[in-house]
Amino acid sequence: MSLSRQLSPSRTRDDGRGIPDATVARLPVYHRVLRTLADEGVHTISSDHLAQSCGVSPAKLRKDLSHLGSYGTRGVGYDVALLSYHISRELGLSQPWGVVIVGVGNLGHALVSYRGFASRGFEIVGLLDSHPDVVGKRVAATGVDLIVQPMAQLEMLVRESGASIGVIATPAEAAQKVCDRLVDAGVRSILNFAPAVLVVSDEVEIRKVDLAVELQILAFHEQRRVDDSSQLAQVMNA
Amino acid sequence: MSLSRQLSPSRTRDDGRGIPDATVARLPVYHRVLRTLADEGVHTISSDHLAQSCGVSPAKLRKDLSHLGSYGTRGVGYDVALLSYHISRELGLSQPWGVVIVGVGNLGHALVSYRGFASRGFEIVGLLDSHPDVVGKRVAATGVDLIVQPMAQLEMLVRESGASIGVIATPAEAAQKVCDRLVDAGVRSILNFAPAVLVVSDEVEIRKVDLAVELQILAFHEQRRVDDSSQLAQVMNA
DNA sequence: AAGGACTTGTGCCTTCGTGCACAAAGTTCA
DNA sequence: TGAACTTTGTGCACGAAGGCACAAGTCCTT
Repeated sequence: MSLSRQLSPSRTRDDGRGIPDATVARLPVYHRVLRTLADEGVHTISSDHLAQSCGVSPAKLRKDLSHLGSYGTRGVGYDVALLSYHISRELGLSQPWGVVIVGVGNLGHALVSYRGFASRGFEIVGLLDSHPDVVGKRVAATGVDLIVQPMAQLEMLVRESGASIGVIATPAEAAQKVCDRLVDAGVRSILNFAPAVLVVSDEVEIRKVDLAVELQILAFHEQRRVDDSSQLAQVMNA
Repeated sequence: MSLSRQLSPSRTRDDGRGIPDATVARLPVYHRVLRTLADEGVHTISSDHLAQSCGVSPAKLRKDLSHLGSYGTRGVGYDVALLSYHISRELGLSQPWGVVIVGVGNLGHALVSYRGFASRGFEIVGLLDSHPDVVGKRVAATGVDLIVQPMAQLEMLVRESGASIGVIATPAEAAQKVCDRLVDAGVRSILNFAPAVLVVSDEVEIRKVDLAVELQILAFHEQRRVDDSSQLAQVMNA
């Protein structure tokens, strides 16, 4: 896509540097499980065993890991610490990322108090909200406490903190405007919790988490299930 | 997979009844956008326009909708109300689904106060927590208030309410045990927010939402971006 | 030192998802 | 009525992802 990727086919691992998206999406899981294993004192693990702990097939796990390089030992398995290090390095977890959260309602609070951030190199560097009742409040994050800033501070906050990731936890109506301001301020990675489709330029990456969507997917399969069993009952009564 | 699907190739739409997973995952978005359009008084919309509002390509949208049947009119477009109805019907949104939420911390609170549930046929029928400070508290949901029940009530609550979907918003350590109890009580669809890999039997469907995973995926691409630009700078200095 | 047991890394094949392009069908206007 | 224009539905081709199976490499035992 970008200019520089075309003119530099020189990266060491994974010839030409293309890790499939599906693999990238699983690496964080492998990483988390490996750290848990390390805490438990496990030093070496086979792909079969690790795959089971991660809920994937062994073949898929091995193929995923092969994209990072050859960090396993045939006949033995993977060194937990080594593999964990290389995954975190590949994911960019070895350097800290500044995160700005916009919208400090219930969800925003939940995000701030989520313990999985700091340990993975994410640092919340700013909280923003538009509601006067919330602005100025002190919120306990992991490590330091933060004070909710008014929306007018957005651009300055992003610029001064050098934040690179923006999280949108506002109502749907406000999401697009917040998104535009984040992008204008220089943010190129956005995690959107608002149930709205955001339009951005190609250079910005957006990931979306929608609670209602997940529930509706579950409902679809649940309905299929009850349809099936009622049909089955009909057949058996016939 | 299941017995009944094999013996009933008689469903009307989508010969043999197989809607691709990728399509199912997008239907909720189409549905939400269509309802917004209906509220704005739009009666008819073309696939091009709807696709743009949903952030997908027109071809993909049309193919997705074709799995439900032919509900568009050539030369005109889709009737917003009709299409919205058929999608909601396919997703099982026309009948109410009972939802039990386990873990009423910050995230649990955010879920309860989320307004997107009731309007899509999801009704929160129970809140559970293990912490004595939380049990017994009244939490304002959409419509009715709910009182947080102790974990011991789980089985009874699921059975009496007939809840079909369970949401796990507990710490990771408790997730597997909660999951097992939900399944034992008869729940077959689970939405898991805890950062843990849950093992269940094949007949149970689990969907997972992991905030840290999403951030790490963003970090990966963000890192690739800065790698590229620093390499580009090197090339330009040479 | 050699053979057997074990485990990784990968080539091949199948399946799934996406995009293009066009025929079929409907509408509007003269 | 008929011709020009619009839009859906879909056949086809291509690329991404997943799974199988095995060669290559490592350790252990005798």
